[in-house]
Amino acid sequence: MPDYTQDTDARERFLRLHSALRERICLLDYPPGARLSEEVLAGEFGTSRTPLRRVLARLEDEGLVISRHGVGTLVTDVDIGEMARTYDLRRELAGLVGRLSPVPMTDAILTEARRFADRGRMLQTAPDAREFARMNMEYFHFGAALTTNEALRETSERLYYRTARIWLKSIPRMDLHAEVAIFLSELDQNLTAIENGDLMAAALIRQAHISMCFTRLAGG
Amino acid sequence: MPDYTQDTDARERFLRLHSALRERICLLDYPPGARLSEEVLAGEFGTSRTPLRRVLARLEDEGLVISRHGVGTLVTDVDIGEMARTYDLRRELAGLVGRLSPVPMTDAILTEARRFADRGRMLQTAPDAREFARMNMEYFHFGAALTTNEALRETSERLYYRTARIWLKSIPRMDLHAEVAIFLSELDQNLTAIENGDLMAAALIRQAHISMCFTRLAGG
DNA sequence: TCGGCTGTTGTTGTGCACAACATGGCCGTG
DNA sequence: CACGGCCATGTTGTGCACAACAACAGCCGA
Repeated sequence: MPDYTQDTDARERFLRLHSALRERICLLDYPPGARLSEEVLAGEFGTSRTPLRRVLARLEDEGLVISRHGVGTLVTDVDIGEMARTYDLRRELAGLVGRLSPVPMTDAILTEARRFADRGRMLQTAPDAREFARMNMEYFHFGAALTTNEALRETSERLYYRTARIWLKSIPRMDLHAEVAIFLSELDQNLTAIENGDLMAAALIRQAHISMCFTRLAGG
Repeated sequence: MPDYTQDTDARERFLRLHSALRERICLLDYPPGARLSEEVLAGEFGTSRTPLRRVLARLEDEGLVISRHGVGTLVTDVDIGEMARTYDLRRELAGLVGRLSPVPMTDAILTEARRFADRGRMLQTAPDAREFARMNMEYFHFGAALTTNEALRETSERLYYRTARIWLKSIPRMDLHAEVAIFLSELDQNLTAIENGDLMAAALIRQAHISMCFTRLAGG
């Protein structure tokens, strides 16, 4: 059976541009309301508008931007109510990672969990919102990779990137040091669960922290 | 606040074409492996390739087709293992509809549930696979509309259309009359729950039937 | 001074021509 | 006859020119 998911040049570029723009939006390099110029971006990435427009179309499907004829492609802002409901779903999905087709426990997982805990401690010595956000993103991917259920992974990712901005945007209004400390404790609890070989417990811990994270967001 | 979700001409056409092609794929008018010609489809819908390509790009993101340079745009086939995992997730999401931001009970919902039960009885008198599939599709949308959680609705829909084909494809290998009878009993049970004003029970019933549906698919 | 009109500018949407690519048939050669 | 190279054909991907559209500044008239 041929591999239909092969990375042709075009597909590779598409994924690269998509990933790059998504990260810029979620790290607030392009804050909500910012206008993305197709021509400028095409120039930056060395292509014409055509391939770039496909990337923007996907970002629009994902709810990160919206294109308006004659106006521009604007980074969306997020409604707090919709964000609350999205967090509700993210919380449930995080729990499902531990129950639906979990991956078997391996040393590689343990190593990675240890590395996250170590990096968390590094972060605590020099807290930085942007680095925090980036590490949170990597930690999310670590958690999503603990299920072999493709649909669950894909859905979790979609929703994560949809809420990531609200989280980073709220950091200035909150206590960065305290948030880093909470994140570090999550990484440590996660490591403990994984050291016990209990991936389901690890999923429950991530679930609990997603829940608490939004509680702090809404309250702050 | 302006309404950014306005239906401009281009967006309206996009949604129309997307919906049309998705339905053709899920009703097996375009069976797995079929080649969709951009030029032919563009001609049929009276546009150029450009807007149509955006529709195909979205269908590719949704996993319903795959475009290969120099070959064509092919309708995907589905792996049974991945389908099993997708059904796992669909089952869980169906239950969440009853717990996350359910809509308040209204007479309109009751009326619609009654109508589905009646239509189910009509279908039983003259079983037809295609009509069966179409009604199942409408019933799915009815169920998804019972939550106000946009992310949950959107995700459920995405996964539904990803599995709908496998279901219809298996119908010939199964007993159509028996399947219609089972579907009718689901509609009746759903109606009973809704008559009691218990939308959560209705969600649990739909959840149970999604679970049983895949069990029959895998066993048959 | 205010309101409306209009031209200008910049943006996204569309259509088209061509490039890049895969496939199958054909032909020549061993 | 088998096989390998080559070309013809049809497909998707790209770049570009222009259409459609929205916003804004400037101007004119009341």
